[in-house]
Amino acid sequence: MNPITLKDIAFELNISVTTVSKALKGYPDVSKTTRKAVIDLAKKLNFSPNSVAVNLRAQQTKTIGVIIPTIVHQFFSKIIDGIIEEAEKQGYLVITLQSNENLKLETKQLNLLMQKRVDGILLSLSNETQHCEHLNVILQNDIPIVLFDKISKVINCSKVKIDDKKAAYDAVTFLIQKGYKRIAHFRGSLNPQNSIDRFIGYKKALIDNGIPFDPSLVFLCNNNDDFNDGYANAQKLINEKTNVDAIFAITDLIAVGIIKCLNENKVKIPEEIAVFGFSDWFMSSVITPTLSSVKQPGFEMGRKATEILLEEIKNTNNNKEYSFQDIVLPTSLVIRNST
Amino acid sequence: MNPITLKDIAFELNISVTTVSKALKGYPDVSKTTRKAVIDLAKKLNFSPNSVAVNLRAQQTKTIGVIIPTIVHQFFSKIIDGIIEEAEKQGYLVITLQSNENLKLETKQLNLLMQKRVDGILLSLSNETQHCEHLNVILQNDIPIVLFDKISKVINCSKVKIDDKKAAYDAVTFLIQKGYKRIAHFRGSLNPQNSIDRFIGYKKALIDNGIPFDPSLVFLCNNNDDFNDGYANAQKLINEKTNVDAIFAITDLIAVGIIKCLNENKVKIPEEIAVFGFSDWFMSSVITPTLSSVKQPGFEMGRKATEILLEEIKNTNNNKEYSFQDIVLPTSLVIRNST
DNA sequence: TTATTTAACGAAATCGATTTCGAAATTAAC
DNA sequence: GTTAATTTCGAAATCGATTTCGTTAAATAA
Repeated sequence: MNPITLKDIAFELNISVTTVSKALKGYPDVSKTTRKAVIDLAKKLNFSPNSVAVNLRAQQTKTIGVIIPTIVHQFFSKIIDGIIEEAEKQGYLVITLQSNENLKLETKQLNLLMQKRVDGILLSLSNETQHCEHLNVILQNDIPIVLFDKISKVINCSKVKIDDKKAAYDAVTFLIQKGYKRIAHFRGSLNPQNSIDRFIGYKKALIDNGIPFDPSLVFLCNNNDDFNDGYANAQKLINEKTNVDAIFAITDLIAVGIIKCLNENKVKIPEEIAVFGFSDWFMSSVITPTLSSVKQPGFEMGRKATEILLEEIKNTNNNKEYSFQDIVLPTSLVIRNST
Repeated sequence: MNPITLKDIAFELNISVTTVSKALKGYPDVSKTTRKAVIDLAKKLNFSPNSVAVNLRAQQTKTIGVIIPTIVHQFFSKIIDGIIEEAEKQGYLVITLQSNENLKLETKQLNLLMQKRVDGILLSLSNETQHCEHLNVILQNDIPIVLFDKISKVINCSKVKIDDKKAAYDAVTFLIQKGYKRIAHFRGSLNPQNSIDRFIGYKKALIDNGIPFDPSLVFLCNNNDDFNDGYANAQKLINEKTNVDAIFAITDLIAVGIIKCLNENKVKIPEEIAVFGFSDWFMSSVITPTLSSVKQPGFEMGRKATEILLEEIKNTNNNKEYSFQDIVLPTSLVIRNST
């Protein structure tokens, strides 16, 4: 038995499809008697309107698309959590795609979502993404798009992010106030904005506190979320005997790699070298020593980005003018035993 | 400018919509000249068929739905990763929803997906779910459904899972062979099948090796993935002075809670008490001591479940008969320093 | 030259729900 | 008793792509 349609109900009650539709949608020009008959039968048959047909008519899909670099990542999965919750609350469903930090794939996924006619798109750029020409198609087609976390300044759209510069600045300032003087930075890949901003924040904190910036204390981790990258660079740092007394890492995963390496080399944390992470993953609260980190509001970021996107979708439908929003969510320092 | 339609192209070339559609779909009754004109213009205008209209006509959405208890969970996010990859490879998109381990919400999400007319559903049951009446609607409407990980035996549909009994049996047998004799089990909530099966595997391994089962060594963790539950129960265990020399935990999160507690109480791992986890989360490889665990193939589970689902979707479309599959994916033991 | 293919196109129906517009039928007003 | 207002309903168009079926014109066969 195929799904029930208006036609089935109309046939059963010997009335027109029009009247059935009107009865269900509460139009006033339906008599109480027919209305009741329709509603009762619809309930009995467990009728629910074919959303594909509704979507075609209404020219909207009540669906939004999300593209993130990778879903197996605590921060991003928290964001997805927030997105799904807010979207569902407003009657939207969420299609999730991954870019695997790959521009070509990101472009492909964007096109997929466009073809699927999603009502709006949430996007966190891949690390590989430098230009944003692939977003022009979306903007030209008037599909609202909101960037979150890994944003680009050159695109004219709403954004939800944290202040990476300030967060890094705060973390490094904390280290300095604790008395650490030779603070290394394990930075992320050169391209993405948050890598850059955290690096700038690190540098500024040093200079503002009268500590000269030493480029030899900056270690490059090509993959921002690769434990091994942190581990290998930590080994390099130890071998170089740089007299470093603290490390500010671009992410918790890098920081955990560092801790692992220091532990194995019997370097005492935080007595000999302190470590500061970024993102406050759960694991940071259980490793030894527990890791100080910058807390980022993942769930709230997803929720807020969705809220803005849905607002823009509604405005687009009503042909209303709206101005793009630039939301900066607060971060905080979580101090644990590694500092 | 609204999206390009067949009508636009037809108007521009002064031909019928029919011919445009045929030209693009490679029908033979279109002259080479018109075909080229249509294809060229379509490319120029960046035409892509309105998928909502196509879906309405084809009576399918090329979309599948997934319901998991929670997405902020390393194992489930790996599963989602596998699902998205396999689905996309076959031209399907994925809508993800969460049940928050709540039967009522699970039911709601199932209905949402039905109303959205997804072509099939992947489901991992919530811990609260005991009966499966809420799945009847899906089965009655001939929507293929595949259960994965947290399955129920009473539903007649394909399933992809691991052999929890065997995995637990293997882990506990390993502990016994290592010489541990008083092995406690931190079990999960009473309801879900995997909780039960892991408990049974634990018990069977003891008995098969001539160790009497002692109910007082079974500790109940109401939330299978709550670190604090592991921590609190470990404290209880220490206070009770049970002479336990090893603990088999239902999940890595519980195990990590145990380790944290033992560490704080200066109980040496594994000398005084060994700990064995389940799921092999990344964090298990970085805590101190590193945690032995059962490795579950999350990505492969998601991929395989999707593969089966899409096969069933195709068979349903062709009115073919098919028999449900029951896939058991292999697990393995990852031995680290906690045992 | 006439009959028969073949090539090339388009009208119309379909998928299912919605909504405008007009037409009956009934009631109220005068 | 006639006109005006109100109820109640349904035909038809719409959203956009697809596909069946029929039609015309040209090409080939007889």
